[in-house]
Amino acid sequence: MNIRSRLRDRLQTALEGLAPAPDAAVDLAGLAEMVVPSQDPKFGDYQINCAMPLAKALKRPPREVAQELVDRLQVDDLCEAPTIAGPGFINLKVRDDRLVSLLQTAAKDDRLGIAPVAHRKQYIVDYSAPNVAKPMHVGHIRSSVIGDSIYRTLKFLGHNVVGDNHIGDWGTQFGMIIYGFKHFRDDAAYRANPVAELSRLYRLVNQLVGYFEGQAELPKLRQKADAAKAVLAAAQTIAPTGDKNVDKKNAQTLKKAQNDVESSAKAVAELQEKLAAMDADPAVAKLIAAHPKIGAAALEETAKLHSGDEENLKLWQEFMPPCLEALEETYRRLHVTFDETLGESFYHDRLAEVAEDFERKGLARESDGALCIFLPGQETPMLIRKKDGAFLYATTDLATIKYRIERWKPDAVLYVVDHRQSLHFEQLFAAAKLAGYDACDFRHISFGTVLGKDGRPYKTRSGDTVGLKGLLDEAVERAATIVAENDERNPEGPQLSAEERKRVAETVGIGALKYADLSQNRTSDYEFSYDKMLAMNGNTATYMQYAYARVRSIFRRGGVDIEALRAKNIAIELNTPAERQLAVSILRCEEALELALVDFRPNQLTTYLFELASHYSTFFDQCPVLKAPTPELRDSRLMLCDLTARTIKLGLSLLGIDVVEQM
RNA sequence: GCCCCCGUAGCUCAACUGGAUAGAGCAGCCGCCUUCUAAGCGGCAGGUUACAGGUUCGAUUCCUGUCGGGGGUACCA
Repeated sequence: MNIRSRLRDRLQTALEGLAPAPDAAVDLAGLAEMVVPSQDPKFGDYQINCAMPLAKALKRPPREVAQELVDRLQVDDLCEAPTIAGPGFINLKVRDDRLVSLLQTAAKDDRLGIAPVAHRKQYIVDYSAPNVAKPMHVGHIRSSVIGDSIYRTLKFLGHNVVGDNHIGDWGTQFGMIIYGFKHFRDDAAYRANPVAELSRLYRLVNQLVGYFEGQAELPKLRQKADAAKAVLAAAQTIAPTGDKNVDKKNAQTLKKAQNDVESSAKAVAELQEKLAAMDADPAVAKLIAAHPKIGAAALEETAKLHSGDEENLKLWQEFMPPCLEALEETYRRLHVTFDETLGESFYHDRLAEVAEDFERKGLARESDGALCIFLPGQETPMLIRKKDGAFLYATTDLATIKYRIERWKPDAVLYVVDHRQSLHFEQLFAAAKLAGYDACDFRHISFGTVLGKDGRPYKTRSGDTVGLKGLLDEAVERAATIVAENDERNPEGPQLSAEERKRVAETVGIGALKYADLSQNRTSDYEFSYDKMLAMNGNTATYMQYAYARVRSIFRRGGVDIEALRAKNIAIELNTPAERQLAVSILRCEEALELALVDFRPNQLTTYLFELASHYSTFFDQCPVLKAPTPELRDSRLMLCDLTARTIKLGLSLLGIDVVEQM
């Protein structure tokens, strides 16, 4: 049961009785939300913060309002007598006998007493969305892992959820692969491992296309660099005027000009270096000479595919199954699942209709030959058809919205996509609204970039993006080392077989990787580090898995019959701060899940689990379980252990992370 | 140019959306294994929340400005 929400209900009732004048701008529902866990145990378990803002609205002294609220608040069945502190904080301490009865209820319930929501909604969660032709890389972890966790949490709380992987299986990258397949393929390699060969072909063609694009770009960059130099030279001739404001402006201009010169020179140098490196490689240079029009040719292959060219379509159909299987393999390893995998190709024959529909309704018009949706307050329009007649990803996204609304009638669609696409989604949602899809709550669940130690997007030493598979292997390998070391160190000698160690390493390694991502506030960029990820302490999956394994160890050693224990109405004793703290922590799980969904931030859940595991560690240290002074206390503590383990297991499962019995 | 995001302890990050003394982990220092897993526990130290104003009982959070960083911005996704 959710103590916090129950307290909110009680507060709501108390607030209604204290109704202000009807014209006063008081948001009762908002005030009733202001029940939060106390920061400091000395203030009790929960605090109510709404007396101060309410006092302002009522133009009365805050402590007086607090007192009146306390008088009206019916909580004596849940809490000890409320107290008022400071400017008007109302502090609440949950009665120990209530904690005990709630724990007993949780013990007997396979959902730990967490009820499904009263009003279930239909959600669609759009996450992962890799490009089929390109191998998944570090950038795909966040979307996959965050989306999967949101999906699991919504579902656990009783909502209807569709997890949809909107894969990129129809874009320009397929033109590149087809071109590569037609000109550069290694048949033996393709037969042996089609995905690896296709991936090689993609990288090769992409590299060659990049060469020519770079060549075209270079003069422009040089021009920009020259222009920057000219601006700088001009700025340097400006003499001080004596006017403070003017001089400050001039100094600013100068600094900016210096920066521009520096960055544009760097861009030129980097590009030159890249092109020179390719020129210097005889094999590459030969291909460059032989395929001068590769960029246009690759686009042509894409266009042919889209217009139903038999040969290209056949190739596409041949390529897709192994590509999809490769994705599946990664998802299996990550424990990420979907209900649907409806990629771009699924929508391709609906695009023309969508574009025409917008045009017919007067929501889109042609501009410079392209069909555009002009949006209120937006400088740049959203293009839904190119001047060559081809469609864009905005078109696909609109078609996807139409399809989803018609098929699932969702209350909300969540797009778990990185923050760089925020403008796109702003436009997309505005366009959807124009089209009349305004009953649905579209949300861009954006997230930051994964950075390397240098603060730049995470890359290998050679500058390539890091493949996801290698990342997983590395995490598991490092976990294996730690698992082995730890097992060897055991005073009673190693406990795990080679097979068990391997399984533990997989669970710990993958868990660490996912947790590192989920424990971060999703909106911020974060620095990727194996060392931090697999740290043996701190807010990591390992720490929680360890806490879980320690509980299980107690049950193993004690030969405890868990089912019998759960069925008994154990009189849980909460006589030490460690035990009481742990009890309160266990009972906060539902609140944590609720909080994690307010803004769809799984890090709220990880924070909770860390607190729970910390409180357990303290308890574990201070309260002997198997050697408790009395049989009653032993049972009581076993109960707390079991509830802790189940809560950790549940919480981690909603993050998509497993536990191990021994580590 | 315009738009969006960010700046918190030496480092990596939190902070329940305006609440009490801004919290963790790492790194540093001091303690704790003949007792259920020391991948642990207890403690110390570390801060002008980039800067300057403003709003109010109260600001890391809201507003304005400044500095610094990142991202986006008409036919890629």
